[in-house]
Amino acid sequence: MITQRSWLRASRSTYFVKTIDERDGNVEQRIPTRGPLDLAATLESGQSFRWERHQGGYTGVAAGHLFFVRSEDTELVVSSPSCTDPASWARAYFDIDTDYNELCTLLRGSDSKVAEAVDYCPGLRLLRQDAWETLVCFILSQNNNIPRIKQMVHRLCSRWGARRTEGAHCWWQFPSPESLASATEEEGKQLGLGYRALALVEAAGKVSSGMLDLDSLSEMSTDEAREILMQQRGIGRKVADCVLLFGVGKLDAFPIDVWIKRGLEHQYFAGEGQNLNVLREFAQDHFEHHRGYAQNYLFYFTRSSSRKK
DNA sequence: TGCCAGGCCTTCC
DNA sequence: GGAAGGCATGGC
Repeated sequence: MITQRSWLRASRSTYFVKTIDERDGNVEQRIPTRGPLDLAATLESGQSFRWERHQGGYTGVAAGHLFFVRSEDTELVVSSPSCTDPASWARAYFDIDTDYNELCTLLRGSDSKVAEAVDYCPGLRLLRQDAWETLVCFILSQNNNIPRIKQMVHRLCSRWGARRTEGAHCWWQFPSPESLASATEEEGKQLGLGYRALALVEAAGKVSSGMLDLDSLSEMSTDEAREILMQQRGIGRKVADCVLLFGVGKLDAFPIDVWIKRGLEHQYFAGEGQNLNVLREFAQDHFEHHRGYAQNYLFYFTRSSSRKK
C-alpha cells in the first residue's frame, strides 16, 4: 500500500500572523489553510463532539485547552486563553499539512461517485484527534445519533473531567483514563450512557493500567491495531475503524456505519442491500488509496443529502 | 407516535 | 458462519 501522505505534504513553510482578538484579548494566530476548509461541515459532521458555534466561528475543547476557531478566506484563525501556541495545535488537528487542493483532485479521479461527494463539500477536513478521546466518543456513538452523543460527551466531561478556568473562561477537560477508571458502570448509567457504560469503564481501566497502549497503535499495521481494539468490550469493527481513522491517523481505515452502508449500496450496488463483509471487501479494493478521506466525504455526502430530502 | 441513530453482543439455527 | 433480537434514550 502506497502511503499518500508523503507526497500530499508540502513544505512546512506555514507562517503565523498574530493579532489581538478585541473581544476577549486572546492572541489570534492565522494559518493559511492550503485548500478549502469548511468549519461547519468539519466540526458538525460527527467526527468530533465538543464544538459549538460561537461568534461566527466555533469554540471547543481539545488537548485540554479551550480554543476559538473561525475561517476567513484562505486562513484559519485560532486563539486560546490557555494554549500558548494554538496554531501548532490547529495545524495538526485540522490536517493543514495535507494539501486539500491536491487531495480533492486525486479523489475526483478515483470515480464519478467520489467526485460527486468531494464536490458536495470539498472543505470537509479529516480531523486528527486524540486517540483516547476518540475511543471514548465512539464507544458512546454506537446505535446513537450525533446530537445525543454530544450531550453524553458533555455530561461525561462535566462529571469526570478536570475543570479549568482562565480569565473569564472556564471549561472541562476531557476525562483522563484514570479519572474514568474510577467511575462505576452504575454511575455511567445514571449519567444516561446506557449499556455503553460498562464498555467505557472497562476501556478506561485497561488504558490507565497500561494493558491497552493507545500510543503503540500508530506503530502497528492497521489490521494489527484493529485486532487489538476489537478485543475490548463494546468495540466492534466500526468503532475500531473510527478510532484508527480519526484518532490514530490510519488513513486506510474505512468505517462502515449505516450511512456509509446506505451510500455504498445506493452508489455502487443499484440500491441492493449488501452484507457488511461484501462492502468491506469492495471498499478495500475500490478505494485502494486515500481510503479514509474517501470515506469521510462519502459519509458527509450521503448523510447530508439524505437529510436535505 | 414510532422509527432511527457514525453498533455491539448474545443466541439461535 | 450468518441472521435475528435486545439494548437506553433523545432526535426527528
